[in-house]
Amino acid sequence: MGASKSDHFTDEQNELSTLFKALGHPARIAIIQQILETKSCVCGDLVQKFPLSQATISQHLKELKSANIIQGTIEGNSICYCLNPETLNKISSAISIFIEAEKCKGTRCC
Amino acid sequence: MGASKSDHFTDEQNELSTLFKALGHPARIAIIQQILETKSCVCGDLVQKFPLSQATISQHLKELKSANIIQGTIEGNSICYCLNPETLNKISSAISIFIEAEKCKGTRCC
DNA sequence: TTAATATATCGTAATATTGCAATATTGTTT
DNA sequence: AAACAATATTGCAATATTACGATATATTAA
Repeated sequence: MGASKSDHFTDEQNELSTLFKALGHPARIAIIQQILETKSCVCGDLVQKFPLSQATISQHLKELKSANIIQGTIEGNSICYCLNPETLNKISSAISIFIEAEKCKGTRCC
Repeated sequence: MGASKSDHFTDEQNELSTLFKALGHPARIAIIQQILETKSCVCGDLVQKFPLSQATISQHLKELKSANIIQGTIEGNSICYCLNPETLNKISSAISIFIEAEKCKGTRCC
């Protein structure tokens, strides 16, 4: 059968891959960069910046939000999104662990 | 229409998201961890370790390889995979840039 | 060369993601 | 209240991913 997430993996593996997957779309990278670039946390400016519909952008925001990569707070009748440093740190340290482990490997074949 | 990668994004955005996407599956995280854990670079041991068919694992390895996250060298009649530190560093610094940019933001709303 | 072992690829079915128009919701203003 | 603005959700159609059996390819051993 097809593409089922599977529970054959550890919680850590599932959590990590969920984070990476959320970052695995150019629009979502672009959204993150845009949020970082603008001094004030952007919201619907994104719709004007990118060649995507409002519905599509809202969906991408939702995915980033549910992965805890961004968080939004209501401001007037628009919503203000920021990055969540905690989650970024989580990702960062996972990669660091990979890098360290690779360095410490005695036997190398490639 | 549906899910098309789109060329509305910068090369950087596309490259980055491709890397993250490659990490966006628990099996591929598990494979990376397994490669790091075993002293000698593993190969088909993965097939025994995980509840996935040989074809499926080979496919996941291919994706990691084409994203340059791992590299394999032929050793006897098996193949030995290692992580590619360069690519890991690329990912790491991208995340670091996000973290730094977030820190430097004067105006915060959440 | 033949048999055995290890990995890759093909074909296909199941499932997930992406994108958008239309619509609903939520908050603001008048 | 009604009208407006911003964001979210729903319902699809198009496309991509995932998984695996079957088969192909490559290297080693006999």
